Amino acid sequence: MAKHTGLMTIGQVAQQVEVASSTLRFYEREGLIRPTKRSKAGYRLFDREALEQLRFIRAGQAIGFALNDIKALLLLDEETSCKRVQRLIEQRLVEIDAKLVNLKRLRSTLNDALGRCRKSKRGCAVVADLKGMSKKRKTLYS
Amino acid sequence: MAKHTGLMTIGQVAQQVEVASSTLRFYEREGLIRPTKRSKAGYRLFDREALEQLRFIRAGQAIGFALNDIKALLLLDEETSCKRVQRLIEQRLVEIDAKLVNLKRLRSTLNDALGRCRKSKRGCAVVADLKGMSKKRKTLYS
DNA sequence: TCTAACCTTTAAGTTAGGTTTATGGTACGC
DNA sequence: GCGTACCATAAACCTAACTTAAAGGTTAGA
Ligand SMILES: [Zn+2]
Ligand SMILES: [Zn+2]
Ligand SMILES: [Zn+2]
Ligand SMILES: [Zn+2]
Repeated sequence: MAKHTGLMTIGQVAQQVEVASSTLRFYEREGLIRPTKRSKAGYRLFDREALEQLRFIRAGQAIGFALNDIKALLLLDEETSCKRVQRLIEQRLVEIDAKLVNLKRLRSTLNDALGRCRKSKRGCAVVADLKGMSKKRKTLYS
Repeated sequence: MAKHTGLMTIGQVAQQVEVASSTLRFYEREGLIRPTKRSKAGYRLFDREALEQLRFIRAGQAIGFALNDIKALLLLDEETSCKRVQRLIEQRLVEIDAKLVNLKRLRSTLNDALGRCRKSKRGCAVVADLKGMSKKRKTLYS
């Protein structure tokens, strides 16, 4: 189909960028892409630039931007918008650092718990702890 | 209300454990808690054990368990289930480590991008890169 | 010409962990 | 007896990024 125009159907595009056709329709609904034209039968037809745009989108996602951020980036002019890009990246960095702190704390808490769980001989010390230090603590003596 | 039975209404419990009443109803729907009884008018009435159970739930969440995991933990007997607890914790650790790896990679990618963005003098190098190295690269020469 | 593999649309479902809204009954102090 | 604060239910809504379903039209190949 459309061999001579160089245009591709949604499925062909989907295959090229390794994304589901439904995702492409979703991106269109969200205003991230737009087919060059429609065939007589209503099929979406994309040109090669759509591939680049989609790779841009996926690259943006890969480095952690939300689709909304990417939509903003797509509207930017390379010449005029470094400030905006920097602000976006800085925001993402702050979020990421916060997540890292939380995850690391979480990791060490869980790791401690695992250690206690492994050492506990009569009854699970972790469950016991969670169920409240405030109780009978039969796990400690007899 | 219920002063002599030692039972508390949902709002009192909510206040004690610092959680919204709607959350408690949600937990009940999800099978995580159950009121001791209902008042004649249909009000949920909880005893003090509910407070402990809720603190268990929040403690579990705080160390990164999903409500489903916590539900499983609640059904466990302290005496018989260390293996299960260990498996749960180990799974969580694997997930957390994977997330940490991703986040760290992401962080350094974004940080590099930020550096390039700051250094780029004519046009945003980051947007240019995302828009495809494969192109005219007018950002490099002239 | 048949059939499989495309494509179209609108609408609803998925994930987690709740919150909000609408509508109406209850409890308590004054 | 009233006002205010509390409680009940069912259902819808929230975020993010999609996926799936239902119902049907199109195209390519043998
Ligand atoms: Zn254990
Ligand atoms: Zn820049
Ligand atoms: Zn849910
Ligand atoms: Zn059909």
